[in-house]
Amino acid sequence: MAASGRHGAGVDKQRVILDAAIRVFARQGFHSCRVSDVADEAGVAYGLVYHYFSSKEEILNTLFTERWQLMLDAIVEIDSREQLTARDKLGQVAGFIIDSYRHEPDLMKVIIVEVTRAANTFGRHHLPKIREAYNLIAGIVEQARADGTFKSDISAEFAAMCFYGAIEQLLTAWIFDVLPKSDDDYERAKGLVVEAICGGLESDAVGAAA
Amino acid sequence: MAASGRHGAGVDKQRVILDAAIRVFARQGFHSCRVSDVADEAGVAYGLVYHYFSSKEEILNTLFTERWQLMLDAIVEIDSREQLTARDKLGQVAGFIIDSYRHEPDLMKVIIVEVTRAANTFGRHHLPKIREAYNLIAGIVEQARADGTFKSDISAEFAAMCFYGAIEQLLTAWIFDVLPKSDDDYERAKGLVVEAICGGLESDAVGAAA
Amino acid sequence: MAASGRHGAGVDKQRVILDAAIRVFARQGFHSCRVSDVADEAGVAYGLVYHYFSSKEEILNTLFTERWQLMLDAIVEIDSREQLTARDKLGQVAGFIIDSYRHEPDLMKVIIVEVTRAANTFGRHHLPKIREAYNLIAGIVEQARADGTFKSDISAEFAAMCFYGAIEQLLTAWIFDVLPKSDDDYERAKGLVVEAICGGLESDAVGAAA
Amino acid sequence: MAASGRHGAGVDKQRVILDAAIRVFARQGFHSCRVSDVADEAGVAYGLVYHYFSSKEEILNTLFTERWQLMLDAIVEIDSREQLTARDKLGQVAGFIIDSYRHEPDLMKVIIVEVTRAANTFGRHHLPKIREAYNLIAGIVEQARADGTFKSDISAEFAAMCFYGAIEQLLTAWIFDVLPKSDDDYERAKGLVVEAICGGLESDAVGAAA
DNA sequence: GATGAATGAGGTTTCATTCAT
DNA sequence: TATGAATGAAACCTCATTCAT
Repeated sequence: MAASGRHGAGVDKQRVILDAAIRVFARQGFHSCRVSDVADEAGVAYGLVYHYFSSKEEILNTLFTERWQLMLDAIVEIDSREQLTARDKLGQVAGFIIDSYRHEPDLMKVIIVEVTRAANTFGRHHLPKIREAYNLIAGIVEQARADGTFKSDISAEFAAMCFYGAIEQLLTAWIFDVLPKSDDDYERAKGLVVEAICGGLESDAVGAAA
Repeated sequence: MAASGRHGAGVDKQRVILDAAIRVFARQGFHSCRVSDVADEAGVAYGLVYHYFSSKEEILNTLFTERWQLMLDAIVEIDSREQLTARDKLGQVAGFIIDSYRHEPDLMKVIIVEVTRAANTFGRHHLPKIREAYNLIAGIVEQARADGTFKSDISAEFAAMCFYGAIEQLLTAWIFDVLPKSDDDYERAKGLVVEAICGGLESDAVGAAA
Repeated sequence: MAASGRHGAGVDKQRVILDAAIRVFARQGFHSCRVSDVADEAGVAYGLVYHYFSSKEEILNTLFTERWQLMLDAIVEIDSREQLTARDKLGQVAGFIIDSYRHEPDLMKVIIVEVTRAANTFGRHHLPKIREAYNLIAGIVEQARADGTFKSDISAEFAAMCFYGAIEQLLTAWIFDVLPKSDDDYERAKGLVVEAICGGLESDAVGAAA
Repeated sequence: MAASGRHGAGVDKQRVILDAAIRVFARQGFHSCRVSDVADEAGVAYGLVYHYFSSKEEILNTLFTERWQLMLDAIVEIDSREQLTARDKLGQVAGFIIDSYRHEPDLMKVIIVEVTRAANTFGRHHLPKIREAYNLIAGIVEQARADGTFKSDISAEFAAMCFYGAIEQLLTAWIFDVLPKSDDDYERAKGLVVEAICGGLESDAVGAAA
């Protein structure tokens, strides 16, 4: 029943370390911070970090894996709602990701900046997991191509890239203060990103004529 | 007539170092490589790197600045062709970037992976220059919104993010072998990315009906 | 009862490093030695030096500050003995400094050669602390000028320089084997330096006649 | 007739470099400056320094040797004036050294700070030359001891140390702005340093009584 | 004489990781 | 569990010196 450890009221030190790592990685960057910075932020001894994690990188891996799986599960769940159109499904996916950033901006910043956008270094290891997301999105598109609602000349994989790329860029823009981020901006963005990618930037008249 | 430097046949060592750095950074990543790796690859002595560059980071900065400016210039030039529609202009921009990757994949990999997608660390310093690109693209969109060809409910800045994000994700997918990259793929991508973003993923029937 | 640290028999590694540094600095000079020389001499790992000191210079600073303060305290104490004449006080000061050299020649060599006689570089930082010594000595002289035992045409500050300069030169001469250094030499020097500075080099007949 | 080189008006580059070195060594310290700093200050190319001097250290050696010999010659000359008393001779020596500092403070700063007060490192090499000065001064004292004007219980070598130490400390105090340095201060110092060392700090009444 | 590009050894410092208690 | 002292492998950068022109 208790959280963990042998005391009922014991704080879960592993969790404390992970949460501290989120703040430190977001603030200083994974490379530029020391393990001792994380330990200090967590208020635990230096060596305890190594009691729970085999390396600094494993902390990052844990943060990523934990969170990314939530997203994959969410996408799977969204995709399973049969009554939804592809556009609606993509809208839900966009909404989930944007809400994730709203509620845990530090964690999402770490995941995006240090993992998904850093595929060259650590990200490389997570590429398979990252691809799963691409594939799930592609799956949604594929169905829409099959039922004729999405253009067939744009492959599902290609479409998934455009969609995911747009969203990640959006988050990146928020992370680095390139776009405004009021509650309203977040809410509006959910609809607009889908409108932009599914409906296109061109106004309907033009689109229809083309 | 002479190439450069004080010898008629003299090679420009600074250029040699920069080109070596492109290969090394692309192969090992900026962080994971040592300055001596660059020197070795260039076939010059260790210290010569520091004769031309004040630090390892300055090499990266130089590579980025050089190349990014070419892109900014290209976008400005494309935008100045008055007879082109916004979709055509965006198509040219996408084409320029995709061709850049085709012809210099290592350099573009370095720029994207180590700078634009790493805004947290080095990229931070280049954010203003990166933003210039966003703004130029937004400028193209803005005109189309003004003349009614682009939807007015999607702001130009937001649209620019979607467009740029889609292209960068495309390149990232190529860089990490997530999407196929034959000559044909590159050529087709030029048109498709614009079709996806401007025309939307939805087939015209759906779009018109919406 | 325990020596220090967490083990009953534990050696204080910081002290071990400081003592090793004294020997290495004295032998090779601060500039010409490497941090690894100090670590080797102390029998500890390279990095442990940086666990206790932020830089090589901080080791020197610590050695100086520790020791110099002892001297300042001693001078203050000597000056407080009201029954002593100025000459006696200066004699005690000279005695303290000479004994310091006798008992810890390496440490005093380091302090003199690398700090007080190197005011241009590191010493600069310690100038205020060095000046304190000058001022304390000047204070002793000042009292003697006030009560008429010391000449009033020689300012206390000027006199302090002559006195301190003579002693430091004496130590320097010992350090570089310019003067002999038997136990007898040390003991005699204590009286002679005061005799030379307070009483003058000239024999009393001449002094009285002048 | 011309200074040097093949042009009548040719500047002596070696001299230019030496003079530049004086300024740079005085300003930055011998250790903390680079050979290129000297070349820049002299307005000559990097490599030219090595055309005239075999190493950075040789520049310092040259500066020291040149100047120190002038002093040795001066002391010899002063000592040869048979009509002078020991006190007068020492006064002339003090005057020569103090004037040297007045007229060429940078050069004297370099010699004192980087050579005579740094005997551990470079100075070591010049110790024999430095000792010559001690010995010449000791010679003056020795004569005075022989004729009874100087106390016999203070050895000439010991006395020379006190005298030289006092003067060098005086110069050091000026160098590091510990004592005031108006024209008046310099002039007065010439007499006072001799009065202090030869006559003693104690007022005549005390001295005579002792 | 004059230039400055080229060399490369070496030192300081950092920090992830281990381990004794 | 928990601590933090101890380890030691890198890596960046400096800069005296050389040398081709």
